[in-house]
Amino acid sequence: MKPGSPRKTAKLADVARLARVSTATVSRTLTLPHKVKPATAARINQAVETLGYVAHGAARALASRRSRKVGAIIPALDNPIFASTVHALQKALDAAGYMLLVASHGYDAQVEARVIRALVEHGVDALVLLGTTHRACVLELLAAHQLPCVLTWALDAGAPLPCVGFDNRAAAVIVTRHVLDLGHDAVAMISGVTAGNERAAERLRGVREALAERGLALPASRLVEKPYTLSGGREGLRELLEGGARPTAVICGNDALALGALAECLDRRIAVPAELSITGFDDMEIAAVVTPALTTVRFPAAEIGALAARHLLARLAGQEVAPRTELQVELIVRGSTAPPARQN
Amino acid sequence: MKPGSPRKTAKLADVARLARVSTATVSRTLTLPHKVKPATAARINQAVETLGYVAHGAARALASRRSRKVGAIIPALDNPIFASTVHALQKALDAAGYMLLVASHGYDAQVEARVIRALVEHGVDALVLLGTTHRACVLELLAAHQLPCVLTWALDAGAPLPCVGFDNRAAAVIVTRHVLDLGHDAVAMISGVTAGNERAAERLRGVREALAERGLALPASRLVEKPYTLSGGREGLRELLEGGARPTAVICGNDALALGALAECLDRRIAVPAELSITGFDDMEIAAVVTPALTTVRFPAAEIGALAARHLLARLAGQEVAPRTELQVELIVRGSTAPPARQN
DNA sequence: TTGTAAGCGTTATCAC
DNA sequence: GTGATAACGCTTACAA
Repeated sequence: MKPGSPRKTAKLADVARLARVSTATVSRTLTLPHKVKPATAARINQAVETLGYVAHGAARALASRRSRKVGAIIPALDNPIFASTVHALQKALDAAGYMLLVASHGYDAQVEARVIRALVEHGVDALVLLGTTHRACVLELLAAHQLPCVLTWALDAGAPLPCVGFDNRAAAVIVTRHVLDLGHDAVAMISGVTAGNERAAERLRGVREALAERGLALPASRLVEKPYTLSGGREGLRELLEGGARPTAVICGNDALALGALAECLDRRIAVPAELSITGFDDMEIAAVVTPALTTVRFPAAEIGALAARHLLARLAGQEVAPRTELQVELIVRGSTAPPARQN
Repeated sequence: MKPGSPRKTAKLADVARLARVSTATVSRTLTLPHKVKPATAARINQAVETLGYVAHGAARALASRRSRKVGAIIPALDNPIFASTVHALQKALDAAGYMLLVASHGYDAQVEARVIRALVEHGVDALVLLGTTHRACVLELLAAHQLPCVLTWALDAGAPLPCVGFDNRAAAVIVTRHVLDLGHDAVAMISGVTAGNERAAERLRGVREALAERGLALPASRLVEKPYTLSGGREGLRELLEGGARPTAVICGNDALALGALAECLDRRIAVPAELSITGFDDMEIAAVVTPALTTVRFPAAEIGALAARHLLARLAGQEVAPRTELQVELIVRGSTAPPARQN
């Protein structure tokens, strides 16, 4: 038991000695101040101060069986929309005295399972996951450890765990109806990769449903799946144009795809939205400002993080909480127009 | 010692009992497999499997005096450029079996000090900070705990700690020279808030230096400081235009400011870059695609994260490492042009 | 190669 | 209000 060097920092016993009390009293002073006589507490705080005492989290966690750490696992921390969720989550946890352990899985279920296991080993008190689809072994692990867990960016009524999110399918229906109401009937979609990404799949489903309401369909020639990148959007648009069934409106699975598609239009001197309407999801303010052409749906990314934190903190405090929190999305109409044929 | 319920999960002793070995052997099998006879290891792994044993990180950390956790504190997790650094950091740490504890301080030194203390209490093995300016108490704390620490987005030769970053001042010089070489002499800057943000201050300094090289200055009428937001950029541009000393080129402290300025130009029907050149820092790919008008400097955000991880992992492994890693920035010329007067 | 056992620094249950 | 003290679950000399 030695590796990390023989410790030069003060421990609880040192504080106790200096303050002429037992370690029990010091511990109380630090965690339940009201249960200690003010005079004693003052003496102890003084000792803590002069020794520069810093509690040992691991020892504390071992004895108290709670680490005051929450784990979060996200598809990709460098996706700004998720970064926004993580940021809000961290701030809320910090305000309550909890630390955040983060990890990413890169849309790989196997990596997710491995990382969740690591998070459990590292002793988190609760877990924040993203989406509803997780390996069975993950749920077993959480059950075995009785770990409070909340699913974010998810809203599955049949989910085995509490959710905080919004309805991706409904959001897609809103966007699609908007486009259809403008008079478009040649609608195409550049979707995110739906395999292993239920959010992308739900958005695609919503588009299909809204089209079906008007007796329209989304044939293979009007659908491409691309990774959520700018180049994905460019390629997607290229393929749609070359596919023969040239659309008057393109619905993109997220804003990176939409901006990529827009960039491709600029290169090809296709006027947006006059000649081609482009809409997206995951509204990023930055995209909005520079592309007045882009109608989008804004997702409550930060709220998801804040509410996930609130949910878990409440449960950790032994309170009852709603198992499902549905947030609303907002359609932001910017430049979308009727299709060229009907214009004027 | 009971709060977190009386534990239903298997512990090391359970595995040992089932495998008919001592806890020491199980521990070895889990951490130093090569020091155990294969047959024994197999039996133990079998027991681990059937019991669904998951190690208890806190106990492990207490006994071994190392937590396999690294802490990082960042100004704002929702700034995409920092999110990129954190993402790379997390991936590199994960690959080495370390977890990442993240926190943000919102550009508040006091919050930073508090959070770093919390990170230390939570038992991180090493720390990643951002920038070179930190409270004295922070350095004392790190010294007292002998915590390996690396400063990112920093490159101070006189820094008391190892750095991984690039030269913000030099980057600003590059951009400014580029603008001057195009023939501009009416140059203005929309800087980030320099108070408490050395990176913003260095960029401003670099602009001033490059101007001075050509005998130019940056009078108060040509400088505004705004927070790193789109609306900051809009306001900044507005103030510069209303200030009387109308510039032909505006250098913005980061891309959010640049895009905000650009958006304001769009609203005012000011042609960019024909009438007004705008340049920025912190190149975000997304901005590049939608604004072919914007010349920027790309920062190696992800590399910083990856190298910070490599640095700390090496030190944790007892290796010697370079105390200073300087990365290069890249000027990306997109749409900048000569000032209107000289255009022909 | 494996076992024994002494911690690691706290917390929480009792007594007092 | 405060003090002893037995855990908490694991690692690692050291012994065998």
